Amino acid sequence: MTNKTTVNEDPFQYIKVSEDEDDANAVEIPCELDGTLLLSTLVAQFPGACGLKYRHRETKTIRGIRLSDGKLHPPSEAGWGKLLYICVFPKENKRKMEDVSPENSAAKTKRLEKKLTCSDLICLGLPWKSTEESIKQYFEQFGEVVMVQLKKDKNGVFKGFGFVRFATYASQMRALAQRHNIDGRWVDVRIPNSKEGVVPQMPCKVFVGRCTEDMTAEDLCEYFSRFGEVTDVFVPRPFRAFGFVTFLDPEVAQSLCGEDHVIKGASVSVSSAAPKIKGKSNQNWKEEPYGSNNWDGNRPGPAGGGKGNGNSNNIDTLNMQNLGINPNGGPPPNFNLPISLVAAALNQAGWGGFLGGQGNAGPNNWQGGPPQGSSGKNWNGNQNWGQNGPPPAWNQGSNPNWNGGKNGNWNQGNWPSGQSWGGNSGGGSASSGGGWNNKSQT
DNA sequence: GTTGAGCGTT
Repeated sequence: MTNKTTVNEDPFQYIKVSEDEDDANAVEIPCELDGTLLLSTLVAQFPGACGLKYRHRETKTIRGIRLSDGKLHPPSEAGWGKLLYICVFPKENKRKMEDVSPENSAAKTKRLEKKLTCSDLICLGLPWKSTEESIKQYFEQFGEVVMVQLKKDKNGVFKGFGFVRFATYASQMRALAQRHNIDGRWVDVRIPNSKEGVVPQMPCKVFVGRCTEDMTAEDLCEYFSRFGEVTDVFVPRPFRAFGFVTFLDPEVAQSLCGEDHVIKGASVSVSSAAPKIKGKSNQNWKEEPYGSNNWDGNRPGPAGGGKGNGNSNNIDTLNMQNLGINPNGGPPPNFNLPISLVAAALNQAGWGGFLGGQGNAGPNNWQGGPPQGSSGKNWNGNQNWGQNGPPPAWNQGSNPNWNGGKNGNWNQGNWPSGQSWGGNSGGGSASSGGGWNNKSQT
C-alpha cells in the first residue's frame, strides 16, 4: 500500500507557534510561498498578536522575528525550521523581567495607561463598496478592532471615509505606521484633526548608557526585543559608551526607563532619550553624527548596523517616519516653521507622537515631503499624498533619488515617469516602469 | 444611480 502523503503536496510550509514556550499549545500556521508568514495569518490564530519571537538555540536568548509590511520573515537563511515560535502580544509581553521594583513599575504602568489611550483613527478614501465589516476585517491584522464607523449622509449614502478604533495603543501604532491598500485603493489612516494634540505623545526611543565597546547594535536589538518590537538601534561609532534603542510601542520604551539591564555581562542603564532641540546642545545627542541631509536611504547606516541600519525592505523605516522618527539618525529636515523644528527635533529623539497643530505634517505626511532643498511650502501642507500616495516601496532598499530634482512633483501626484519604485534600483537611479502615478483608482 | 477631498451626532 502506498502511503498518500498529502502533507508533502501542500505547498505551504507550516511553522509551529505557541503563546508560550510550551510545545503542547502550539498551532501550526502556514507560511506564504515566499517563505514569509503573514501577520494576518498569525492573527487569525492568535487574535491580537503583533509579532513572533523565538529562543535562539545557542545564545538561549529570545529573538524577535522581523516584521515588514505585515509579513514576518524567517530568522535567517535557514528559514523557519522546526523551531517553536512564540507569539508576541502588545501588552502581555511587556514585563517579563524581575529586576524592577514592583511599586515603581506599577506606578509607571498606571501613568502610562492614562496617557496612552487610543483614539479613533480616520480612514480617508475608502472604497465605495466598503462595509463596516470589511473594514473591521482589514484592520484586525493590526490588532483588536473595537469600533468601525463608516460615515454616511442623511440618505445613508457612504461618504467614503470612516473611523476605526483599536483596543490597544500598540495596534493603533501599527496601523498608523503603514500605508493601507484596501480593495486597490490607498487609504489614508490618521489621527483625526479633532484629536490632534490630544493624543499622547510618548517617546519611543530610550537612551542606553554604560554600553561597552563590544556591544553592537545587533546585541542591543536582540536584547531589547524581548520587551517589545524594536524599530531601530543606534550605536555610535567610534565607541561612545551609549546607544539608542527605539521601540514601536512607546509604552515599552517608557517602562524600561530608569532601569539597569545586564547585556554581555555589563550593566547598562536605560533612560529617556532627551529630545534634542536644535540650537541647544544636549547631553544625549551629538548633532549630525553622520553628516547632514542623509535622508535618501542610500547612505550606509550608522556604524554598528543592526535593525533599521542598512536593513532594506523593512517596515521599521516606515514606522519610524510615520511615527515621526528619523530612520537614519540624521538631522531633521529644514522645516520652515519653528514649531515644526521643535517637533522634528522631538521626533528625532524618539518622541513618536503626532505633530499636531496647523501647518504641521501629520504622520502620514512626514514621509511625504522632500527632505531637503525644498521651500517647505508643500512639505508642511497636509495630505499631500492623496491617492497618488508614496511609492509602494519607497522605503525599501536603496531608495530612488527622492532628494534629487523634481521636488515640486512630490505633492502633486506627478511622479517622475520611468522611476522605479520596486525598491531594488541600485542606488537611486531610475529604471523603468512601475510608475506610481500610473495607478488609477476609481 | 453619480463621486474621491475631506474630519465624526452620537
